[in-house]
Amino acid sequence: MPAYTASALKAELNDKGWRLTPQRETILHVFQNLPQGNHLSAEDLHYQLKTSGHAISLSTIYRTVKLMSRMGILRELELAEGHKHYELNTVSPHHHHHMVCVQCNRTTEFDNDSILKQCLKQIEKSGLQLIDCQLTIYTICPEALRRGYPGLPENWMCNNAIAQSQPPVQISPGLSQ
Amino acid sequence: MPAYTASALKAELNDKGWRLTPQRETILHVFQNLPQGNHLSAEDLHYQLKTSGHAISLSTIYRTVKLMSRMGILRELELAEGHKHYELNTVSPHHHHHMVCVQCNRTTEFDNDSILKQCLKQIEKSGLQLIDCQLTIYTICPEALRRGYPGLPENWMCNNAIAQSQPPVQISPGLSQ
DNA sequence: TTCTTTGCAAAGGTTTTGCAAGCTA
DNA sequence: TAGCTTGCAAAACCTTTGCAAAGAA
Repeated sequence: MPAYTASALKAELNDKGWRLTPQRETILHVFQNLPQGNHLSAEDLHYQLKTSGHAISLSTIYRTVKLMSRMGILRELELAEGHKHYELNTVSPHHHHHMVCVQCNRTTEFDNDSILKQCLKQIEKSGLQLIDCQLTIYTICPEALRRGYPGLPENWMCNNAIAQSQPPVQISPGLSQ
Repeated sequence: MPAYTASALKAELNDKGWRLTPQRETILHVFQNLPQGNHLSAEDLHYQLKTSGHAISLSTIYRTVKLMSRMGILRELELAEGHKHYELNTVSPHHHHHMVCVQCNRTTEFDNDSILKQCLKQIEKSGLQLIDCQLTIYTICPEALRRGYPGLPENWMCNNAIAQSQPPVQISPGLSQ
């Protein structure tokens, strides 16, 4: 059962003078049906929609995820891969943080309630309103360290990376030439 | 007094078969003399060096900040402005986190020791090594909320933003057309 | 002397934008 | 019907890369 319905989206959009379109509804659905722990880039979303017969133009996708992030419906993740990823911004019980290997960019989620508590404390102190908080832990796979990171050959890749749950993403281009 | 000297940098570089160049030393100096709380983009750094008569090419700057980040000397910040910012990666006593207004991107630093503690706990649980941890709190200036964010005109800007310590950065392009 | 590093210019990848047509409220 | 939204193509933006010359060890 979706936490956030299309009609709630419509109400919220109309409230601002905006409109619910089939594209916006479709995009919301994709995120609601995304397995816990996944997050999509604009390109991922574009591809996934295209292959499922619901093609939406890339520009609309960019406009929509940006809009939904600003509305607080999506969460914009910067996971050091050179592009943003998006996921539903569920406050609880699925609020979580990320751990990223700086060598292979592999990402793992973790939960930690006390971080959210610290954020709320911090926010309260400033009299502001919390939209989201993201803790990113940068780490390095033990194997990469042992092999002499950061002096590794440019396309070397941890194969015993920090999580098996995510497919490996491309290694960021090396420093050497 | 710099926490990290040029000769320490040289030693560490040479250890990997790399070299200390005037450009690398100059860039280290800029970061060491940066007032606490500031962080520079590659472009900022390029401009600052150029105007102070130490011009270094943009590509060298990109290569250097990336190298130094991987070495753990700099900290790479993703503050939702569409490009990365860098600052010295001092572990203590200046380890800190950031609070960003999603409307105007103005950024404030804050300290919170318990966050670092939670990271260490998390890392230990996974048997990995901590390189850095960054908590980013996304918030919204009260004024922007009052005015109807996220439905604000595209170049509206909080003027009573969350911090005075940072010059306002450009607002990210609006959603409307 | 060897091999890394630099600077330049060009390319690459992601994201944004102008505009005419389409569609929601 | 008014005006927001879409799709397309082009542009903008940040970052990376190939290559020859310069420079560190």
